[in-house]
Amino acid sequence: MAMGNSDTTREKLLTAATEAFWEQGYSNTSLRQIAQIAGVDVALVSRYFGGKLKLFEAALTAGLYWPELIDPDNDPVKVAIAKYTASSSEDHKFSTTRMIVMNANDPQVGDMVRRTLFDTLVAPLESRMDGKNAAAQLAMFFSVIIGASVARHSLRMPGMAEVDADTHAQQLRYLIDAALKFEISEEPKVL
Amino acid sequence: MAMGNSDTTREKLLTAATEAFWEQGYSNTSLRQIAQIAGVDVALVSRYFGGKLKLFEAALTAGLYWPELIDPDNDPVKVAIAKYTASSSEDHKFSTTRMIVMNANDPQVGDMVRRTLFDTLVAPLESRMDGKNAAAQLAMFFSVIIGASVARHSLRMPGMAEVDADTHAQQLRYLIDAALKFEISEEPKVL
DNA sequence: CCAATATGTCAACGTGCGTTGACAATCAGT
DNA sequence: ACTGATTGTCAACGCACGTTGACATATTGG
Repeated sequence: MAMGNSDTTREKLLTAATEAFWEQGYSNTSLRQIAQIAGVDVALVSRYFGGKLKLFEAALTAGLYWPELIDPDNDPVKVAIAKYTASSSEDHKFSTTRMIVMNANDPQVGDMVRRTLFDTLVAPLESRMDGKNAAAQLAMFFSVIIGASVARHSLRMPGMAEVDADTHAQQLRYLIDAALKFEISEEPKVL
Repeated sequence: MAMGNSDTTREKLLTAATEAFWEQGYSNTSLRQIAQIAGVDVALVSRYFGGKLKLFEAALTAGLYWPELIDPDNDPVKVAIAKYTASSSEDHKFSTTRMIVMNANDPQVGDMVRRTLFDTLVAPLESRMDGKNAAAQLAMFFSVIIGASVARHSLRMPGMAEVDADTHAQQLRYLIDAALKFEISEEPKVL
């Protein structure tokens, strides 16, 4: 029975949307462009997803779903590192950090991106780390990953952009090691 | 003699443009909004600056001009650190890193932002650092500053967003210290 | 086979955008 | 005071966007 929607068209739209949103951000991507990539009429976005916002939400939750992080057999931090270095090796395309940074400041989807990031990545990781500085270490870990991604891919800074993937991985692991060893000092203020 | 343009209107527009562009990015800021903040007609943007792109360029070069960095009496890295921590203490407003990250991925102004950042900040700093890892250390320094800014302000990550300015400065200096001590290993690969 | 439903096509809508040009008001120099 | 340049106001332009509804086509179930 022909029920509801066509999975293949939905899928084509979702793939095209993910690609476009990841590379250009929410505001700079038009539905007409997504439809053209998917080889489909613009109006079908509204039919299958209910609007641009819902389409973005679908692409976001699909792209941020990393079940390996919740698998109790894996070390979550190691998985996160592997995930990031693997995706960064294909340079610009489908870099999660790039997408997060681009859209976290968008007035229309910023809150959604922050909430989804927290629910699907930060919270699962945090619950499996220990020590009283776990939250700070995790934040600094993300901070390093994000900063390196922006510096290498978005800003193309000399010293980080032109080096090969192995060298960059070395820089990244050095900073990640430092971040995960951070201990807050008890008496920071010198009055 | 009434010559050329009105400096006060130009100034009002430039101030309003900087504020809006810094907080919302190039694409998400409309000239009508800027004109409203400045209390001025929209059409005057084209008259005084020649269009939206030129207005952004003016705001960009004005905002990124940090003469202390070139002053030979100052330690450039220390100045950069002080600059950043000072601006980040007023939270979101006028945070340079935030503005760079938001606009570096914009298809219309990304190249301009990258080039201006390099010419006015990266190149002057790089020329005054030494050691064979200077470029990498500088890139990692920027990477840390940017990552911390995004994690704290844009993503509001627990462990970094809710802490007070002193604690955050401590986290930042810890990572900056690590970045500036980075040395590449000669034989990274283990075949 | 036929009706119902799913799927795709197309044109139009309202909106907001950056930009332009005509026109009014203001001011400086002689 | 008159003249010319400067500064501000206003309406309109063409354009791209997201969204909608009417209509045509294809597919499925009884």
